[in-house]
Formats: sequence, C-alpha cells, structure tokens
Amino acid sequence: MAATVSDNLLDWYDAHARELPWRAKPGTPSPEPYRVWLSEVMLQQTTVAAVKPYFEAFLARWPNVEALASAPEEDVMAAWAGLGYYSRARNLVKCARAVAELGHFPETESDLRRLPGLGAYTAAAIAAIAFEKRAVVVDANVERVVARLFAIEEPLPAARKAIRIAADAITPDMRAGDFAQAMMDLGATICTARDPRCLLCPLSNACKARAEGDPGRLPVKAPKKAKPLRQGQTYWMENDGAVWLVRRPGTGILGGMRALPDDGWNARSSGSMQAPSPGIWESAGVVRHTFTHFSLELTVLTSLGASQPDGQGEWWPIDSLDEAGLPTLFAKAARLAQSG
DNA sequence: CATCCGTGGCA
DNA sequence: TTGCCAAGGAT
Repeated sequence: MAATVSDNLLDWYDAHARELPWRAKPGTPSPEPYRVWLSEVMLQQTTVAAVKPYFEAFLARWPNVEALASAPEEDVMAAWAGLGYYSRARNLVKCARAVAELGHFPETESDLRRLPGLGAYTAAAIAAIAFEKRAVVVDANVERVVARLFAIEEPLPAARKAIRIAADAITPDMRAGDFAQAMMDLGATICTARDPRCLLCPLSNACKARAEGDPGRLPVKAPKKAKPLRQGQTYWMENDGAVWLVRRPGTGILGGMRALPDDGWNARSSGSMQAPSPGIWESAGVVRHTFTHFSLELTVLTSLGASQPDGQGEWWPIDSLDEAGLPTLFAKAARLAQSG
C-alpha cells in the first residue's frame, strides 16, 4: 500500500518539528490544554517570534487557567500590550473565567467553539493538539499548502470551502494534532508564501502545483484595498514626574488599552486637533504607524506643568511607564515626547 | 461575504 | 520605502 500524504508528512514532522515552548515533542503526550489554548490565541495572526516572549511571561505570571481567571482584566490587557489585536486579551479573560467556572477545558471542537475568542481554527487546533481528537485544522499555512497540493485555482477567500474539503480528505484519524502542527511547520518553513523550497518538501511528489511548474503563484488572492491616511494628535502632559494617561473605550482601535490622550482620530476620519486643555503645546515630532486598514500620522504635542484635564484619567509615574501597558503606537509617541 | 481589528519582519 | 504577510475572530 502506497504511503499517504499524511504518512509522509508525519515522518517529516518526527524528524524536523520545530521545538516551541508550548509544544510537546512528537510522539509524547499532549501538552496541557491551558498551554495549547494560550499559545493558539496568541498565535492568531501573529508570528511565532512575536509570541514567544509573551507566552513565557504569561505562563510565569499566570501558571494555570484558574490564576488567569482571577487576574484583573486591566493587568491582562497591560501584559498583552504590544502584541496587537487587543480584543483577544479581553476574550482571553472571559474565556479563562468560563473555563474556571466549568472546572476544565471542553474537549470537543463544538464545545470549544462556544468559548469567547475561539473560532473554527482555534477550536479545531485545541481539540486536535490538546485532546487528540480528529479535527480539520485550517489556518493560513494549511490553506497555502492545500491550495498548492491540489492546484486549487479559485481565489481566496472563495476557495475556503474547497480547501476545507481537500484538507479533510488528507487529515488522518490518528495523530491529527501532530498532523496539524506538521502542516503549519511545513507552511512556515518549506511551503512558504514566497519562493517555496520544494526540493526539501516531503510532499513534493504529490504536489500538483509543483508538477505544473510554478507553485509560488498559489493560492490566488483577491487584490487588497488601499489604506487611507489619517492624521491625528496625541498629547504628552507632564507634571511633577508624571504623565496623564487615559483608558480608551472598550470598542474600536486599541480598545480598552491605556493610552495618551488624543484628538479623536480613528479609522474613518482624522482628529479634531483640539488639545484636552488650554496651554502652551510644543511639537515633539510625528509618529507614523500603519494599522490593518489605515495609516496614521500622529503629531505628538507636549506640555510641561500641565494642569489636570477634564475627564477620566490618571497621573502615571514616568519612571515606571513601561508598566503602564501602552500599545505600540503610544509607546512610540511617549518615546518621542521624552527624547526632546 | 465584507469590514474591523496590531504589529514587526522581510524582500 | 512600500507592500506583503502571519497558528483569525467578531460582527
């Protein structure tokens, strides 16, 4: 009987699996569901390199799901600062509390899917990796590998249905967790978006796109929209070794995160250029930052000896600003304000 | 199905 | 420098 795609891939994985902090070695028992869940949420649209230090820090500070469930939400938000997509952090707390209340992680894909922050991908990944369930795990890596393996010409995202059917067809009944991680490792290291390394690929003999000569052109993707440019201001108000910080609204860009006050810029429009209090404002420069769907030119204005502005906020000691948990945009602005 | 939601690395 | 891309989810 001929070796299947999954046999070849699992053999390759046994020899070449990446060693990652949240991962068990091939053939050893599954890692704790808490570690699998935490890493999978952090890895949503985020690179392995970016996740590693956050995973280690979270695990050291909150060693299990009960500890995380007991943490104040704002502590988790601050610890997440810099990792992006901050709704993940709020859903992480909600999910931890639901799991702690339940007493354990659900083990089936459909039950996992009901938890906050767990969509089709993450629920399948946890079921397969933590609980050895057969689940069809489809992320961007799997989409790319499968689109090439079967030479699926239909563009994304319309091709997702066909890709799922093809992925299902090659997913084995046993070792589905290792299979999923092997597909992702293959996509990350061999079957890469640009210049796939087919000479090193354990699936090259079966790959239809390679047989046709130009696997790198798949999967076809719909063209992207241009990002509008927005302009805004942010305000560094300093008084007696402290800076005035606010908490952003729970929804929208950087929702729920601690921040410098600003003039109300957002994805749809530029800011009002109205400072939060009258006074002498000096420009410290401009921060350029690109979000998922718009770019921002943020002018940083500073005021020394600023008086207490109207509205909610707090004076934060500047020498411990690192612990405020500012998202990257405002961390850049703060750095600029202090450099001048 | 489309839009909103971060960030850093890389060619 | 600019654009592309990454272990997606919620609405």
